Amino acid sequence: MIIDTEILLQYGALLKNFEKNEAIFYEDDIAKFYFQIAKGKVKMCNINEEGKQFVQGIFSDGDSFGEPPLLIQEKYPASAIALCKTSVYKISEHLFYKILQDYPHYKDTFLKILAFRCVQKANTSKDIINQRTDHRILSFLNDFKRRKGSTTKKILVPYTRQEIADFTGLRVETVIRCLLLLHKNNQVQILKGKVYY
Amino acid sequence: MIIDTEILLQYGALLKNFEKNEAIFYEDDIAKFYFQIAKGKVKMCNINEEGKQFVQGIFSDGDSFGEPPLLIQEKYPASAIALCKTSVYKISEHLFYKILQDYPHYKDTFLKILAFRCVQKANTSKDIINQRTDHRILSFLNDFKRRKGSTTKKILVPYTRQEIADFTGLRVETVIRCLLLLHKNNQVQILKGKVYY
DNA sequence: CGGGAGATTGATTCCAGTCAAAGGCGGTGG
DNA sequence: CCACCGCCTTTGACTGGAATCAATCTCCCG
Repeated sequence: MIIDTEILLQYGALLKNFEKNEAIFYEDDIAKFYFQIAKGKVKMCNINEEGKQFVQGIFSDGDSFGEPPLLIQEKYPASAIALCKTSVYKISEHLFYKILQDYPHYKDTFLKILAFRCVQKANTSKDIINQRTDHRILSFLNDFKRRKGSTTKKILVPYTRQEIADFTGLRVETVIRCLLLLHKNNQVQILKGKVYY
Repeated sequence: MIIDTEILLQYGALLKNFEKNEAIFYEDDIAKFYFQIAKGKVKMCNINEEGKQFVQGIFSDGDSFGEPPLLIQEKYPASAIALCKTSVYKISEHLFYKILQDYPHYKDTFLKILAFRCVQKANTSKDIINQRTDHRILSFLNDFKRRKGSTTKKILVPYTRQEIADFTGLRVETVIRCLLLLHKNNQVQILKGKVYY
């Protein structure tokens, strides 16, 4: 949890509920609120004219999202969509700044969060541009595994091929063919269609 | 200028000089210092096995760079290379934190800087993944123009085709052919090989 | 004038995207 | 228990566009 729930409520945050696939905000909206997930999952993603999707990130219980545009009065670079029933604390820009002022240690927290996002995004760009297809998928898998903390054993990857495609900016068929190669190459396991890494 | 020069020196910053093309740090180095440019230009870039380069960003007089990994004790996601003779203030992590502590308003500054970088990088990823080649180049040109502030008239783009290629993750020949199309299409001007946008 | 870096052009290759058609798998309801 | 349906996965054939390779060409500068 980034900002303490008590504090958020005390400063007037509202708890809003979203259904699966409901949008919390859209790309190009002007950022006016601070959001923090009480419970659920949210993806930030772009969808272009041809309907192709690119997932910038996934956020879960306790995470905040969409702060960067808020801090610089900018438009959202991506839309936020609930991945399941999700409840979110929402508080206006003005009150968010008031919290930062009254509890300055949160500034340190956000510095770290933003720093982490920058590094992560720099790595993503690098992987997407410079590497071959299999590298893209492998670095996605590595990211996932790192988030899980497990580094030793092969673990089940709980994503559909389509989802992996959305994360890596590739197409389903490409992901399938590439995973098959990686499997033959012993870099991933595939059992009954489930991917283990 | 991000942090006042007086303060940097007072806390023991050193002024280091770098020649054109000299590296200030390398990808995967652990971040141990805060850097701020006194005078010059620095690019942050990745170079992969095949020698293909990707430029993550360019920094000039007064800018700081490489802070995100410093703030979270991480490895640099890219190398920093001087683009010309450049002098840089360098100060250790520990002293940098001391400055932040003693002058907390700099935390606000860095929050904004990091937020800006996040938004910028999110937009870059989006453009690279979702858009066609000409969009990539156009959004690079737009970025450049926005940095310059000029929005009205066509201005000279001071980059070689190779540099544009490095920024957009494309190949020289692709950039050349695409610029030609954009020219025919009246989206850019080309005079004596110089690009105006 | 000569040399070199950058720009350009054409021919070819390669690989991800696209399209279309099956193939499995799980869940539901009769 | 089986039939059916919908979602995901898989496969094959084809396409298109960027990368690659290999020559020039141009312009600038000493």
